[in-house]
Amino acid sequence: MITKNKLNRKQQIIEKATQLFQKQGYAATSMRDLASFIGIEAASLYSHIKSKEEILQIICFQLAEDFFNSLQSIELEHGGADEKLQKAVVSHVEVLTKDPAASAVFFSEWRHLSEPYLTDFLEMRDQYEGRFIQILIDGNESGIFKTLDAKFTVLALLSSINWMPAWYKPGGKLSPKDIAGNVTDVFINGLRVR
Amino acid sequence: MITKNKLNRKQQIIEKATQLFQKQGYAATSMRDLASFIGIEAASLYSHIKSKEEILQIICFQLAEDFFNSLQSIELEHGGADEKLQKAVVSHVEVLTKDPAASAVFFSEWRHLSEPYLTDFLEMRDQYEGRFIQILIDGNESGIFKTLDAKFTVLALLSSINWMPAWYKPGGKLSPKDIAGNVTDVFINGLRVR
DNA sequence: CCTACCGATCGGTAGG
DNA sequence: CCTACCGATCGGTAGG
Repeated sequence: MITKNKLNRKQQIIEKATQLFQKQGYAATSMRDLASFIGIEAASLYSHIKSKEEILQIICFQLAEDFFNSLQSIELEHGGADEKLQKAVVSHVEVLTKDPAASAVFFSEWRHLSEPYLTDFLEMRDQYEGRFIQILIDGNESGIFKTLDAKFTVLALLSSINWMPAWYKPGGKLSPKDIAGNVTDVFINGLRVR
Repeated sequence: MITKNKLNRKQQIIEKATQLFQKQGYAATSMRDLASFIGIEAASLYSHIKSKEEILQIICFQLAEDFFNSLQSIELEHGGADEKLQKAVVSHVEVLTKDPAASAVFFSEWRHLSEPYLTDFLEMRDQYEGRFIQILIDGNESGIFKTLDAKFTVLALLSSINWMPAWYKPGGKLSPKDIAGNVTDVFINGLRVR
């Protein structure tokens, strides 16, 4: 079936592009690089995609959707802010580690999106961060946490996790749950022995 | 004096380049962009610098030196691992906030360095991280900390701080000391009230 | 999916 | 520091 092959090819283009964008950056990756990596001519790419930027858009917005979906289920659950934070981080890390290359592109190449995609992207990011901030504020109000600056703390928390795709190896000794466990334990309980 | 003007111009080129590299990325910034931003022709840049990459090298290695120097003094001091960590983070944040644009370039554009600079750069980074890891290990051995995985924790710690230049505004409400205080307090004592 | 090709732009040099 | 220019490469299109 032509349609199916086309879909597979498109998927393949996006996957290879993701790898190259991660390794070399979006701007430094040429369509000829990508094409030769796949084994076709550069011009042939345009039978499957509209433009170079469309590839970046697909990578970024697909992952944004994954992040949002992973939060959705948690927020309906009951439990203290510490539990909620723990679960939110686990979900976040699970999305992150499912496709580390795509995550790396997501976090460091989004600025090459043109308008209106760029604005949309930043709005989604703010919304997502806002949900984490709300968890910390709730924890503060219920007396579980002592956050001085919820936004600052969330940015520090997410940054420490989001850097992971840069070095995470899928076959490593740490599972997503281990990673999330380590990170949230440090953030919630701290390093100090008591 | 010709020499002095030349030095100033070179400094100006590096500063403007730093801004553009941060905003658009190294690969997406052309020498013509840079030149017109300064108010000269692209060809004239080459009276002051050898190549586009030389600018990146200067930015990256200058900052690497600053980071190393800032650690130097601390390691000689006495005090517990918690104190040492606190001080190391303050120094780190001070370097970071002294030139946020250069820091942002340092952390996200180094991969465009060619060999042998790339290898040198990564070795320096590993050494620097190694010193933080040693502080955590010392803290573990002296019973102050309970780090499960010192390397993992250091990467999380540094990542959470290093993301700052992306949003830090020099005139903001938080001073470098405040920032370092917030971060180390979270990492050492955790968010949980006790 | 290919060949052939487009206009634009790239980093950089020669020569003054 | 400029004008003039180089070869290479860019993203993308036409037409089959």
